[in-house]
Amino acid sequence: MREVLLDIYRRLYEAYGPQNWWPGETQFEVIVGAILTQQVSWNAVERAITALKDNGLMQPESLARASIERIALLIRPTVYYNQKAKKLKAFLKLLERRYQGNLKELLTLPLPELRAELLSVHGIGKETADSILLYAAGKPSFVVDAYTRRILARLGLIEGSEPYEKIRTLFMENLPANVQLYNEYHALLVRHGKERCRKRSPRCDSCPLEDLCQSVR
DNA sequence: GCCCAGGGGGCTC
DNA sequence: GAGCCCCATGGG
Repeated sequence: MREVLLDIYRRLYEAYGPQNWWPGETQFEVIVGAILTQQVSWNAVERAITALKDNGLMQPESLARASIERIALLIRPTVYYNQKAKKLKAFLKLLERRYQGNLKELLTLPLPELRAELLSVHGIGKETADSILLYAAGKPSFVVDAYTRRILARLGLIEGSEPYEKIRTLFMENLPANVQLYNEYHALLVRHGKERCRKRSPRCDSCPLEDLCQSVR
């Protein structure tokens, strides 16, 4: 399995090059983006992030003072805007109550402690927690998303419906705990998924993983 | 008009 | 755990 996972990584890297993730200027912006991108295209998230910035709300202090209604209005392109406004507030509440608003203090916790702390927040599930761990805190926590499942399933490496933790463990037990590798690997899977391995319209012509794929259409 | 996009919570069994 | 529903915009 180790060699297969590394082979996939090399092929994707060769095909697409470095992805320079996560798109975001600050750690806080990465966290906000991780919550807003749940089940939504990144294009919509970008508009919401721009709106928050234009209104001076891309800092924990100012966002904590804004009303849920105002936040919801600004992040409307991200679909579940009322839910996500609450989720942002839930994270800010944790930050304020347990870390006095000190984001650095939270993000420098050891990986297992930080993951548990993030998972305790309403609206932060496993994928969002791992995205924050990897891309905001710089810790080697592999991120599993819908593209990861679909691509690995089409390669015949997994069934597809396995629990999140099982797939995360598959990567983490077979790859070195390297932040840059995890960063690039997940970003490449998303790039490949968006561009070549979508749900309805897989473009299998000259796909970098073509000869590994079990479900060529 | 339909499908789907870088999920998560809450509920039932 | 597995299997449902809910959330509720915008682009292809």
